[in-house]
Amino acid sequence: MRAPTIRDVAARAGVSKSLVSLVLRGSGSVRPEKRQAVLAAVKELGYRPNAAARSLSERRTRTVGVLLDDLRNPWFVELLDGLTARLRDAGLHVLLGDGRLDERLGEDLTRTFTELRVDGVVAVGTLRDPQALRAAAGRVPVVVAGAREPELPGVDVVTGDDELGARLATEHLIRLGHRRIAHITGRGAVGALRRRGFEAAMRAHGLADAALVEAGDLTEEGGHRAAVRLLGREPRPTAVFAANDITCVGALSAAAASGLDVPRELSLVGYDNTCLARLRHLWLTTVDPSGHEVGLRAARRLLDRIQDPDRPGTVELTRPVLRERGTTAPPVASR
Amino acid sequence: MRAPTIRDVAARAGVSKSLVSLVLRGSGSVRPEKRQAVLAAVKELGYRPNAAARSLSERRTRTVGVLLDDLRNPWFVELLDGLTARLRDAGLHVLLGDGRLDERLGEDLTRTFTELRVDGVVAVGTLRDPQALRAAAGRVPVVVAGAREPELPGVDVVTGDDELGARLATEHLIRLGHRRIAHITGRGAVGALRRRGFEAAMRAHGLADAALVEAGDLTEEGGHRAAVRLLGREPRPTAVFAANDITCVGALSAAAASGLDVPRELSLVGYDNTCLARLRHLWLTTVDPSGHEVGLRAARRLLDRIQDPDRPGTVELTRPVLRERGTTAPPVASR
DNA sequence: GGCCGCCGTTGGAGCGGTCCAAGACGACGG
DNA sequence: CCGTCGTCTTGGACCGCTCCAACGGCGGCC
Repeated sequence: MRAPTIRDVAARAGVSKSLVSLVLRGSGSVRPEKRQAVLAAVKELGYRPNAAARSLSERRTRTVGVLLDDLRNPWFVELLDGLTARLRDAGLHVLLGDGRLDERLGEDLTRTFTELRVDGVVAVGTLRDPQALRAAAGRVPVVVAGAREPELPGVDVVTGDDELGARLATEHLIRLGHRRIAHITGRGAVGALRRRGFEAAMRAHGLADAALVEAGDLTEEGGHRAAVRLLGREPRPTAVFAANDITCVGALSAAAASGLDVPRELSLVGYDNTCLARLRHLWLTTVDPSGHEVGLRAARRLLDRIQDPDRPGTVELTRPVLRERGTTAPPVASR
Repeated sequence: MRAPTIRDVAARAGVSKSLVSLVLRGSGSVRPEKRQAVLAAVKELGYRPNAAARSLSERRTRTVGVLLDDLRNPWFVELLDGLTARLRDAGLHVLLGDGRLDERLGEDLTRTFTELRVDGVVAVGTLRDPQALRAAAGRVPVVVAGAREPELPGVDVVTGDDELGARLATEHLIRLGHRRIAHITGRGAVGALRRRGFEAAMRAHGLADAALVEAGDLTEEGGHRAAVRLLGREPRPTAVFAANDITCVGALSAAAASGLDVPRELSLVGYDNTCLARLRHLWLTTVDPSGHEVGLRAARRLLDRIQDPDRPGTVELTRPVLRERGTTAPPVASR
């Protein structure tokens, strides 16, 4: 029992397949009674157009591929929300792919996407293998969302202003009265920008000498270890700005292990405003990169680029917002 | 500049398109020098077969659709890992779809999948709208993973043994010396089974009268509120088994708000062994439904069903394992 | 030498849609 | 009464691939 085709519908409705095609694509110049007959036949047969046949003929798929770096790290959820909402409005389907699940780390996935002839690709987050994206960029519109790399000709970048976000976080701590402030770093271009924002804010307040930096790797484990090293320094910092929420949670557990009360004895700020930060039991003060907005704008950029593939690449930054929650307070001494 | 087709490759290599097709599909009966010529032409042109054309002709897509209920709740990550690993080995691609992102809650997505003519569908988790799945089940092999519903003819179900898992959790608490134990419920068939396991364990140890049940909704908020209600009872329970990790985290924050020390004054057990439970700062004792295993088996079931679509539906349960972490201990009194 | 069978290769018929040029048909003006 | 026009409708070419029947050439056998 094979799936019905457009010919089956045509036969059932007593019209030609061309007419069925016209009805299904909403042409106005079809006599109402024939339209009804076609729609009835579609319903009776449970007809669904074959996407492969359609896209073969139309030479477009009405589908965009979204390349995620890692499903486990949930910062991208908001972004995805905005992205898919806007793309769906434009009549495009979204296919999700997780680069990390693939052993060949994304290469295979961009390959799948190019074989599927998706109309566009959105790379979400910092990919492990930018090489694959480079290859795709020549063939299909590509937008990078929530990351700064790779910067390629003809590729748009939409992401939060990480340097500004880091400055907001650091200035929040300074305003509370902290002086000796540490930063646990991230990785890649985004990590560099957040660090730069931290250092700029410290310098601007004459605190360059009080700034500590410890290397992290965007994992809980890395955050924990970095925090342990920081808390062993003398004098120890009274506040830590971590490169992301997961790192911050690692620092939180290190503080607890040292018997320090957060936020009384140690203030912590994360980044990303993930669902982790919003858990009451963690309740992290964090920087919200307004992911929804990033997603919406990335979608718009992609749609523009599908219209006009030869536009030069752009970089668009959204304004992050500080979310004050429970992990920051004035330092003990200055109370 | 259009993407090269198989004819372009054939012309470049000086052979027919049929020969190119043979080479690409790994036929043995091609003379080596021609094979080399074809592969060279493929490389030079950067040729990628058009998936739409191929699947139209082959009448299969080598693609399965995975229907997720909600990307935000991360319990499915392990499952997905196992699932995709096995399907990829079988030469199948995986397309992810998030039912919740779609306003029409999954209906649209199964529709997309049927239009794409995916070779199979895996529904992961308890879907909001089982009706859509019912429609799909008639046309394409369907496997439900990590949920018990809907039970449909010709649909396989693979999931953890929730009743056993709940019993493991409850017996762990009883073994520690707890008597007055509460359960915060989940929803749907899975919720009912976890509750049943809890009640069965309590009854089996003569503690039916000491069992408390409070309604949750699988969210942090719901867990928090349910825990507040439980902690207000007199005498209050010394241990709580929550229907999932997120609920458990809600209960944890309620305990903290009441000034109760976990695990000294209140033991907590979650379910799912999500990344939340593994955060040092939460470090929840929880039930691990062995999601990886569930994913592997679901993949196997789907492959079987693609082979033989008319097999009767099966239900396969994996054995969950208790993960003892930091939120359980003997009750204060019995120390 | 002619016939057979095999190997390697090829042209062409689909797969199920879209799209376009052309056809059918009724109305209307001359 | 016939030509023309506009409205609806239709057949067929085409999208890029797979698959199958058939073909040329060649060595072996009678």
